[in-house]
Amino acid sequence: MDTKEKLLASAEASARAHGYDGFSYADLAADVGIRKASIHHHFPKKRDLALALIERYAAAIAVELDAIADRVTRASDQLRAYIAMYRGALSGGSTLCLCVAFSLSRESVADDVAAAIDRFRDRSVAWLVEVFERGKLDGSIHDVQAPADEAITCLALVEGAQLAARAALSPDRFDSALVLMAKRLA
Amino acid sequence: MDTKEKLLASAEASARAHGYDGFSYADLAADVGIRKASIHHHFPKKRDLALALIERYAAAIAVELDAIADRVTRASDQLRAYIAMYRGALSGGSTLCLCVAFSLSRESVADDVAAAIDRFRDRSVAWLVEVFERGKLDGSIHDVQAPADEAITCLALVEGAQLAARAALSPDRFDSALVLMAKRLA
DNA sequence: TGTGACCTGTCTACTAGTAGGTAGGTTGGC
DNA sequence: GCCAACCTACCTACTAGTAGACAGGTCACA
Repeated sequence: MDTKEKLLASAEASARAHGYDGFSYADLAADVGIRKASIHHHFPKKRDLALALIERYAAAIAVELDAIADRVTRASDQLRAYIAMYRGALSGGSTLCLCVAFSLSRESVADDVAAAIDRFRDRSVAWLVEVFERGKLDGSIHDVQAPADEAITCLALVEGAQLAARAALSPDRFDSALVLMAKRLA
Repeated sequence: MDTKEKLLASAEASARAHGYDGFSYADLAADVGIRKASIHHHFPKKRDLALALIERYAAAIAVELDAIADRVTRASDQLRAYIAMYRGALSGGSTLCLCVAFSLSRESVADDVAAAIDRFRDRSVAWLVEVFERGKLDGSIHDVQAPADEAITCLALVEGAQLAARAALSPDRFDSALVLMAKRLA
């Protein structure tokens, strides 16, 4: 793992725990083991780091979504895996998914970073629309309304559930908020 | 409006737009028209201000929830009013409800502030449980499952919807995320 | 009716610490 | 020779918070 990758990994962990404003070049430097000024060699401005972060994150999720589609075929299983992915991102209630963390810091992040977050959200919704469409056809998800509405609702729900879990520092809250959704999955 | 009240109002606006870490005594001083040091006379530490803020907020919402219960009697109408309240807090997508804003800054806020947020959430859920119970009985809310699950899901949904609206700086996202819920209301 | 003690609210001027960022120099490998 | 990667040393701007002074009002007591 080269320095750049180490920086990204450290920054992602901090950003998910403290938000965009909650980590500093000084923190990263201490964590990675180089001097603060050296980070500017890899990421001249903080927004460069943030952009790399969100793009790396989006790419990782895209890979994960593909993996889910490969691993299981039923729509209900895919949605279950999607929810488990968000659940896993909590790590005990202390971290959020990067998209949620950056959305909260909306005013601090640069426009291109915000645009990258929007694109990520759109892709997530598109993936979910497909899942709900198939769930409606194969009957593995109960009571499916318009897939487009279901997808947007589902994304808001998992993100809201992350928030609730974080506020209480307990992943149980995430599960509670998703009980009803889980019951719809055959 | 005395100075203390002006400070709270200004701080609330900033906190909802920028989060707990996103406003400073300097900002407040400029906004209210007194010197930075004078704020410390009213709120010695920032956590004192934060605590006053969340308690003022919780009290205001409690009043609003009572007003809703007085104004309309059908469970569906009450839930509609509840959702409208969260929708209204967006003010064009630039602000969040204080509870969401502070939840994101969880690591920065003091323990007593976090505890106050927890209490606020519990009270919101309790209010919603009652609404779903009555909605199940009078049939004004369709397909009501266990009211406790419905309430927690509903809170996560409106908070997640706020987040989505904020990320896109557009309140339309809030409405989209709540289309399915709205359709359940008679 | 003074007068001294005290309180509230505000001020100027300051502290120590941290933020992101920069200038310019030193390595070491291709 | 060149360049990526790193360094030391610094900058400006900002953070919460403190010290101490100064008004103006209130209140008790002689």
